[in-house]
Amino acid sequence: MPDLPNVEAYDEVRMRLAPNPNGPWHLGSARMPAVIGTYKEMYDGWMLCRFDDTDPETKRPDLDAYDEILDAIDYLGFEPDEVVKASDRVETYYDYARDLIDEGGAYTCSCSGETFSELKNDAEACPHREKDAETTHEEFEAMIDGEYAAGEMVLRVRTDIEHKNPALRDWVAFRMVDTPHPREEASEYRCWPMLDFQSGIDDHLFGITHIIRGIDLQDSAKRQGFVYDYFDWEYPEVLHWGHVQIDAYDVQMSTSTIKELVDSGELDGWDDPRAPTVASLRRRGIRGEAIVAAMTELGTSTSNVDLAMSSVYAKNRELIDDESDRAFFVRDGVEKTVLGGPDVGEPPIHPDHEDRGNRSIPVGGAVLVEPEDVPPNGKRVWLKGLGPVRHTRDAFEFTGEDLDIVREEGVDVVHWVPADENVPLRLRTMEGDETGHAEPGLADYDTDDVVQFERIGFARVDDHADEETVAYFAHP
RNA sequence: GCUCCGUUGGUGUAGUCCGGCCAAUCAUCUUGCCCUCUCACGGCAAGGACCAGGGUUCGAAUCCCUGACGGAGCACCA
Repeated sequence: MPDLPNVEAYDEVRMRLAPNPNGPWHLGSARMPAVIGTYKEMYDGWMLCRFDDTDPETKRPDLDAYDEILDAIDYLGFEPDEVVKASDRVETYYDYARDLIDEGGAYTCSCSGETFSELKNDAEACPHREKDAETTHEEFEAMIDGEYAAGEMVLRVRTDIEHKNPALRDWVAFRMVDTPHPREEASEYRCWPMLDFQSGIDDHLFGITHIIRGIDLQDSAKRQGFVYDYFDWEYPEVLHWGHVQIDAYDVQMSTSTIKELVDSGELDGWDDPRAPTVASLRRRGIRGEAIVAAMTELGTSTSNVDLAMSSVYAKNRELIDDESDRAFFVRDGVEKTVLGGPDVGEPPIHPDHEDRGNRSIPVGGAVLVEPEDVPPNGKRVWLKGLGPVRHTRDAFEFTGEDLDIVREEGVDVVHWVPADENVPLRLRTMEGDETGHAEPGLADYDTDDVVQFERIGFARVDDHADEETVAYFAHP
């Protein structure tokens, strides 16, 4: 990752994650802790996790999301030095608003949004702009006391009504919200700060030195700059990055879209393998580290980027290949009687580590192989770890030949499982479920263990139910 | 409409500030070969890019202008 700007000017690099707890994280959200957490490590800095939960209505917080997000950060391998919720800090925002009014930096306004918007677009002040501080104080206290309904009164920051960028003209700092906040502790507040005010105040109070945020907040620094000027504060260094899109997913990466699909049952949950979420990758056995590595490689450019899942897979494969045991899983098995040969197949647990020993798979007189692996009649195939067989009518006849037939005669090596003694398994993938049978030893793996199904790919063991074992496919 | 920002191979990225060492880095990807009782891992090789047009200059991916394309903001959302 590129160096952060102007690091020398600060004693310590202090950054913050500012998630909105309105749902579990999609993969795009993971970029924030991945990059900011990595910078924290690079500079031996400090990191705050601040839940920006100041909208009880439109972006209504989901009470479970607070912990789910902290859990996701932990899975990615980072730990915030401090965790706060903006909804616990409302009194602080009120205090700074009062100071701002004293400085002449804010006024209460009862224009409708529409009315004000028209005036603003013409660079014209509304009649409330010249209100004296005393009246503003009275009306702001009335806002705090909940004496107005939503839409009746706001507190605006007095910026520059003729600023050439209309986005910066006298923006709203506080508004009324009728809907109570879902958190018990914050449910009495009706006067809520807007993001630009809340975030601007907090960034200063927590001594944040470097802010990284999305291009959707490109104007925030300039907006907040007016408040910083009134208070004579220094604005932190700020970087903006573009949106991340991820190939390989049909589902749009947005909290609200995923929420709808989960609610309607089209997705089995936030960790459905088809969902572009942190929980989904986690259930598939993909390491948080792999996500972080792929995310940090994207850098922090302001243009929108496409993250290729193959990049995440490549990082993850690097992490797990050496330690993942090998196993056989036969999809849609075709049964073949085996005539002759050993009673037990003994493929290695890991081809690169003889010391880990071999698996022991009983043949039991018949095996299952995948339909595509059944050779034409009269042709041979090598059952991995067991030996060579010739397909004759409906049976596999053991031929006893040497391994050289694989090396020199191009006989294919295929995986197999006993027809009787095996583990029925459902492999959940992004393209849907695959059913089949795994070798008997798979029953001994615990939930969360990751194995490589030879010639198929890596998968995480999810659950051993009575009727079948469930595993989640990670990647080839 | 107003205001910002961006554009290097399929994807991401380095280089752009301080023009030449860039016929452009690294990773991923694709293909071929080698290794291999896996189509994994490993090894080798190949493929593929400076948005366009002008200008400045001995020399431009890098500087200037114009245009195209893409993105963002102008919310009592975050």
